[in-house]
Amino acid sequence: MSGRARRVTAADVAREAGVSAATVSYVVNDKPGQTIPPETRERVLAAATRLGYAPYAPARTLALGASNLVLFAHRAPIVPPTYARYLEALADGLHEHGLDLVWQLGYDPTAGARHPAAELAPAVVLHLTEPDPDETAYLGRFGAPVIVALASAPLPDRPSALQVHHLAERGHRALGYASHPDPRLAAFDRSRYQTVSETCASLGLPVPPAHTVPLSRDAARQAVEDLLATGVTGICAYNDEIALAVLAGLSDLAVAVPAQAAVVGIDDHPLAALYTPALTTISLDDPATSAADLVRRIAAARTGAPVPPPAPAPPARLIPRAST
Amino acid sequence: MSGRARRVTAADVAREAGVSAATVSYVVNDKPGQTIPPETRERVLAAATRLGYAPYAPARTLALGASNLVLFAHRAPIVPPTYARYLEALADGLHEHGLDLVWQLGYDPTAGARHPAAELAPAVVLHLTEPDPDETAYLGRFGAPVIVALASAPLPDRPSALQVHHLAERGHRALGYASHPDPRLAAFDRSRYQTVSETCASLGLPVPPAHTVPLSRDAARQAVEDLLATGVTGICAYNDEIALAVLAGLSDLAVAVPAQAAVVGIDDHPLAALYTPALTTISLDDPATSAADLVRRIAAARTGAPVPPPAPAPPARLIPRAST
DNA sequence: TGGAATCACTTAGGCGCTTAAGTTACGTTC
DNA sequence: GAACGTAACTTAAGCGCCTAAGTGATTCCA
Repeated sequence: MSGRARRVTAADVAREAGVSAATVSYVVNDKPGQTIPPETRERVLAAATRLGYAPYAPARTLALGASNLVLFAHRAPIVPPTYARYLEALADGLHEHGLDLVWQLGYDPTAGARHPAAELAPAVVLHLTEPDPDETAYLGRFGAPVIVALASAPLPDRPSALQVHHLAERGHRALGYASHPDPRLAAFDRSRYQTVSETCASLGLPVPPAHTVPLSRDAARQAVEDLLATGVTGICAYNDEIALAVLAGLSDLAVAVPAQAAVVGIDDHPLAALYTPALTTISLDDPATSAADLVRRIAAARTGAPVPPPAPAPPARLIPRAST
Repeated sequence: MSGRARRVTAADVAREAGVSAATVSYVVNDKPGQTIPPETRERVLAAATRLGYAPYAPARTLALGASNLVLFAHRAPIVPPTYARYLEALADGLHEHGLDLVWQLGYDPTAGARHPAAELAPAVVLHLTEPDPDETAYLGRFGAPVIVALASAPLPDRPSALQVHHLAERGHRALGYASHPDPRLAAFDRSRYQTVSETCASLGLPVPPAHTVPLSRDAARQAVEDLLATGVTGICAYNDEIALAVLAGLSDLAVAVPAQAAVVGIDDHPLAALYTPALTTISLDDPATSAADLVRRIAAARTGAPVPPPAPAPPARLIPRAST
């Protein structure tokens, strides 16, 4: 397949089938209101397959004024497996509306004006969280409605609050917080720490110290040692990955879990259940349900209607296991 | 931002700046060979910013005959974190060539002809492995050169072969293989098992039994029990995730690791080092290096030149840890 | 049996952008 | 001062697709 090959156009198919390009378009798109005898239809379709015709999307988009793309705008090239299930359900749901979900890798909202990402001309832009000013400007350039995927749950339902309540019930009074090292997650991290703090305050517990816990084993041990030095016995981690780093640190420090120290994660990461000791964690909304809700909102947004508000998120759920 | 807003076109900018649309195009694209006095240039640029103009990609693509998109065609919506680093490096490298990396989520090569994915009109399609017939047909519809990302290493360098050699050196003679349950990975899985088999044969070891190991803790215990019942003491896992499931199973069966059974993964998954016992694994090529090589090939392919062969992959590396 | 309705198409823009090929107005050159 | 070159633009065609508005044939109904 040389790059030189001229693309097969509707005109080629038309010539091959002995009709006009308009007829090809009508047949290919199953245009309602057009009367096309089955015989002609067959002839066109056969010619199309014979030539390997596929409509050229940019031309189609130009003519129609809108593409069928939904752009998932997310900076980090990796999401927790929880989101993977979510994205999968989302993609399937969107397909039923003739939409196609696409993830732009490695985008940088601070890059210059002539950003190649504009290439996408999406119908709808999806952002995980409320975008900050930089990102708002960037996403605005697409000229498509921006939908924020994550509903923010009311405070008492927040996963981090559940962590605190659970540890408190287990008798821990001195809690600590383990932060994620990736700066791209800083906004999420701060918000979770704040929830932990506020919940501690509401229960009359001391202000929880926070430490960044790197994902390398040695560095994690050091960070955990520092955290324990503050007298902490219950640790709320940013998510399951960080919680596992904490567990590794505790193991290397020969601290008994959960007897001497307890750890709670967030995400219900599949690997977290496989650890020894298995990690207690908080499971967020069911991916399939929230994906369905998002599909509904996206489909509505595409019609130009105002984006409907998200359905209230189901409450987060505690999954108690051996680490607490 | 209502969906009704008419898009700002080059003609609008032209009117605002008192020039023709052609001039706008020349200015915006910095067309060489055009003499445009700085004053006019400023005027056009100012008008463009004032109106919030951004060229409409589909029209541009249509006129130029090519987009700047590189489509990452991969069915599963999740890749190991190793690939995440790879994709990140890849996206950055492509940006320097004015290309944009995009991952189409939830694509299904067996779906009907009118697949919305055609919407992308990529310049180059990237596939992890040699596509099977279904996929070849599907990818061909894009009319773009298909590049296979992964170089197939010569047999003795393959990661699975390293697993076998390592376990054999540690004195294990009865080896087993732990398969991944996801059918979308079946092709990879078979190929790894075959390498394990062949390497065992070349070392005079018995044919290794294979068992699928689910990622849920209970099911994993059962699968590991079955595997051990065959007399196996060394286990090669499809990847680190599966290896961790095996470790969980061994822990629940109270089998001492590495004294009674040893496990080796593949991928150098960051979480695998955090497990207790830490997982021995095989690290694949350095993401940054192989990404750079791929960028080179993609850039070449876009010019229409034949796709250059991949640079030979650096050999996989054993990372010995506590599980063997 | 003639006018209307229907069938089975075709013609001809237009979507927004790029770019080869003009066009006009100045300076130069000899 | 006629011929020429260059600067600074503009005109117009074309990328491939969609679709409103035709256009001949048939068929239908009174």
